[in-house]
Amino acid sequence: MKAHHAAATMTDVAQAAGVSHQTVSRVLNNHPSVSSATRRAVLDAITSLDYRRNLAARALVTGSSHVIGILVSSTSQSGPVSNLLAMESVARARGYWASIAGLRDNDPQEVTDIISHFTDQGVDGIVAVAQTQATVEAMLAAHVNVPTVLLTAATVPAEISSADIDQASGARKALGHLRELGHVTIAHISGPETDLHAAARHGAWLASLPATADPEALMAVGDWSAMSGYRAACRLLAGSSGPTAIFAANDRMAYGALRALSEHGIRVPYEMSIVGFDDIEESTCSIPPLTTIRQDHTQLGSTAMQSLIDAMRGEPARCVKIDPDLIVRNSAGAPNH
Amino acid sequence: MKAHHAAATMTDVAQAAGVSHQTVSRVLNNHPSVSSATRRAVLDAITSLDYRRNLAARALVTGSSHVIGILVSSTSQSGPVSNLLAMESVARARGYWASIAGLRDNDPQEVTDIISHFTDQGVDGIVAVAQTQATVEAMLAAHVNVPTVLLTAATVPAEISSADIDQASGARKALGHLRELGHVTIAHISGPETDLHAAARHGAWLASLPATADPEALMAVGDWSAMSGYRAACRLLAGSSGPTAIFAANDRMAYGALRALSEHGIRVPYEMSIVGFDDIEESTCSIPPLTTIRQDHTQLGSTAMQSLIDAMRGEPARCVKIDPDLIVRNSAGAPNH
DNA sequence: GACCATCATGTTAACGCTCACAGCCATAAC
DNA sequence: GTTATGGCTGTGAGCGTTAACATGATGGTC
Repeated sequence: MKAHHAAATMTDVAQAAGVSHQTVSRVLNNHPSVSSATRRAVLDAITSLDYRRNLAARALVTGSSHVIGILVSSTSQSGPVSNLLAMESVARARGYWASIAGLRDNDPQEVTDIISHFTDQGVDGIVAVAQTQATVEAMLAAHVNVPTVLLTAATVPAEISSADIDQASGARKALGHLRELGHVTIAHISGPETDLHAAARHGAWLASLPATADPEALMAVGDWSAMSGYRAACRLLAGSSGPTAIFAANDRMAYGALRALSEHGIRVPYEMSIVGFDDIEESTCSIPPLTTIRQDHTQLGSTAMQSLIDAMRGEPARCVKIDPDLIVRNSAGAPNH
Repeated sequence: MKAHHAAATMTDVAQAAGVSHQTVSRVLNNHPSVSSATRRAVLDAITSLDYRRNLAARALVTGSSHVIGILVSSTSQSGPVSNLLAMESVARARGYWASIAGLRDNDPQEVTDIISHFTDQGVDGIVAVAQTQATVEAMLAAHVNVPTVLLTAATVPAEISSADIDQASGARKALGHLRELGHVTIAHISGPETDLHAAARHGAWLASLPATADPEALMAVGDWSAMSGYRAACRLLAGSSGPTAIFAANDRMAYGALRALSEHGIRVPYEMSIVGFDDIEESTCSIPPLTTIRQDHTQLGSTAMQSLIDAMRGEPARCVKIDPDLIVRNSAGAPNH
């Protein structure tokens, strides 16, 4: 990696091109009234001096940095991550850069600190992935003076943009599929209670339950991990609720359930059907391949960033819900065949 | 989200505290020679005015922004992501903030552009995840005037820090485990050829092969995805090389192989053993649970960021190799039992 | 030919901060 | 009583850019 000389400044370029520094600034900012001859001279000087504009100086005087702050939760889940990269990609394609901060714990103070830093840094917009109600509330309470998009299942004031994958719709598709196959007693392995997505999926399951069913006996709570799904499935199997199908709140827990069933000698889908949620890459090759609900996190991230940039350009706030798709593979079939 | 008033400046704080702006600056920068009475007065003024330092102005005059640039490749792989979050976490704990950019394609120009931007932004250090030789070379060719850490399997000049998980060691552990179990003919499902990690794992496998074995017949190339592992395993099974074990270059492809074997009625580990690489979360609950090599990406990220911050403080460059662990589960056993 | 609009360019003043330097007041040393 | 020393504080300049205004040239209109 080669060393730099002292960086050239706008005045250096101006001198080299025989114009004033302001003309250089105009060229850089695509101001219309610059003659093409001058523009060319400036551009030449810029390349020959290897000039690069000082972003700090620009940010100081304009009060904006062309940076977008992205707040994510530091989970190991793959979804939020595809999100992140998709957002960064769209942002960069539109001329913005991404500053990120991950939420280590669910401390509202941490949210406030991060937002403050983003503000200090002069970000032009903020995207926050808010998986819990606590995070949403911390965001709403924070002093934010730039456009903001919340990636959350929670309902937010109309003046704030939000985007999310429609959890209830996805859960209904999963449950509808099982019901069409003939299942009546469907168990549920849910995610952690404070998670808004877990709550939405759980809610849809509860709503779909026949009046006679006992929700308590048909449900086990996990923490999104495969092992927690395994344990949840074992608990469900030990009970006497006798479900013919399981709706797992995510694919990982569905794998755990798959393993538990395999170890109990219960064949999927013949003696038990399973549907997951997420469609992570591995689900193409679980045994059997998993019927699931595809959440397109890349699309979500792109859409969210589009909303943010549009909001930064003055458009009104939007609330986007992306409808997830049912992906039919082999883990769900007619009951007891 | 509440609206801000015009932000207070250092001069406002100085006025409120009855001191000069320079004294305020000193308090903010923890300069020793400020009397405690003055310090307290300034601090009070700061809180009462809700003053926040303008980072752009500070960066303009100091030439550094307390930001670290992180360059990652936009893969859907989970590893790089845990990395990213771990790095950000360490950086923030040490008072730095993270700016990220994802590599969309393997265009060297993109690397150069991103590094230029980081430089323009006045980052104090750069971390780059370089999965291919092309990326490494683009990084080495770039004009970088701040400390840099490369997360790569490639060897880099001594003046540049690097960090990685020791791929050869991991692969040797996997292969050694199979050999100890009694396997002689071990097939390999490799990752994409341009990937440095894939190459290292493949190299270790090649080196461990008996002289009589035919590498061509014992190997199939995948692209890290589960489906590619499935297809690779099918190809291997169709051939006549008769391996008793498969070393998959990552866990996802191992899942694909697991599915292929299951569909061919070949029982794992009784008729075929499989070892993966990564230890992703799902591997606890594959059928059977996967024996694999654990790569601790979180540790890697933390270590890399530590190296960078130490380098920024003037310490010499380091080259860290983290030794991955063999995780024994149930997918590998003695041959044909 | 006088006038006004328009384009192209230059001049000056911020933006909010840190750095280098200068000044002041104590206390200690002779 | 003078001089040195060191702790605390203030003054002024300047970082590189954009914004606002001023200026000079050009061209069309009456």
